[in-house]
Amino acid sequence: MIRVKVSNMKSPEEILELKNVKCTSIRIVVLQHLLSQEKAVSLKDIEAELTYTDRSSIFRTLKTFEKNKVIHSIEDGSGMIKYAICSEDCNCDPEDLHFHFYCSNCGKTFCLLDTPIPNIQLPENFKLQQANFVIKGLCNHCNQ
Amino acid sequence: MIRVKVSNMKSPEEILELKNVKCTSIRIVVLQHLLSQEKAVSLKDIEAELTYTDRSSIFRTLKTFEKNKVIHSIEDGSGMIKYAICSEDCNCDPEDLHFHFYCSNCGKTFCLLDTPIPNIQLPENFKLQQANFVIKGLCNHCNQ
DNA sequence: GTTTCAGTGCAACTCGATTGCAAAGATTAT
DNA sequence: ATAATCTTTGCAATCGAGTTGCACTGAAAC
Repeated sequence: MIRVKVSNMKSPEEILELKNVKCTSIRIVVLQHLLSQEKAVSLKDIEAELTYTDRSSIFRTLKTFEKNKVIHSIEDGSGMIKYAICSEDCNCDPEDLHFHFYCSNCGKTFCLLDTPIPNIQLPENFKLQQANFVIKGLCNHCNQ
Repeated sequence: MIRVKVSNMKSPEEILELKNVKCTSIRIVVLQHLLSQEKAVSLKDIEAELTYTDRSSIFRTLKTFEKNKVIHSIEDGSGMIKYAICSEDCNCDPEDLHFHFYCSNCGKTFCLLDTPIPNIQLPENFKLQQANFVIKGLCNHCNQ
């Protein structure tokens, strides 16, 4: 079973305040949408849901969220950047990293919070800042 | 020290024959270029070097190489797909995977052939097909 | 020698990401 | 309260990597 962002039952408003992002209607709606997902979503996904607003507004909202560590972005190889809520104590530091799983059939991207990131031994004098680990395959739903 | 594709001292021609890709001048030149690099390169990089030929021709050459497992592609988060030579016995199977290191300063992408990929425990009924592990940070040259 | 087909070059197109600019809304100073 | 200022939002336009259509070329097959 996948442990999905069991995210703290906080409201969008509380999360935004906690992360020092000013509340606006679009931010609340976008965050609500992200919270309701059990997978990482793309700008296009959100745009399709929130038809009453604009792509660039959602884009800038996501950038703001990312800057303030409300969400993190994942490049899953689908060609589209996906976004998912950071867990409550996430600083987007290497220690907070987790694997992502991209289903090559349905195109969904899951956060694998229960699969630990191993310790990585880098070559001498290399400095780790961030990591992006994407596993591709079939999700439990598509692997029939 | 990074162990770079210590690539078998094979010539481009030999490699192409081995992988069942017909020799053409553009293929030899592109492969030569890839062999001479100690990092993964993008289409744009190659295009800049091989000014006497065309982007789409290089693009199709790379696709042919990838299909025939002469090279593998990496999404390092730079927004551009990078390409690197497969080692001699590479089938691009999960077992052949390795980490890639993307330097956020100079933009180079390295193959970390000496850093082993750990065993990954996926959630039940998830099937691994492929993986893309990119570590971002500073390379030995930029980490001063 | 002619036909056939893979490979190449050019130009055009696709599509996600991003930006410029002006209007709307919120905030601060007067 | 009103004006000045800053932030946010919506629209349209642009960017850039990737990709494709089409015609030409050159090699291989008949």
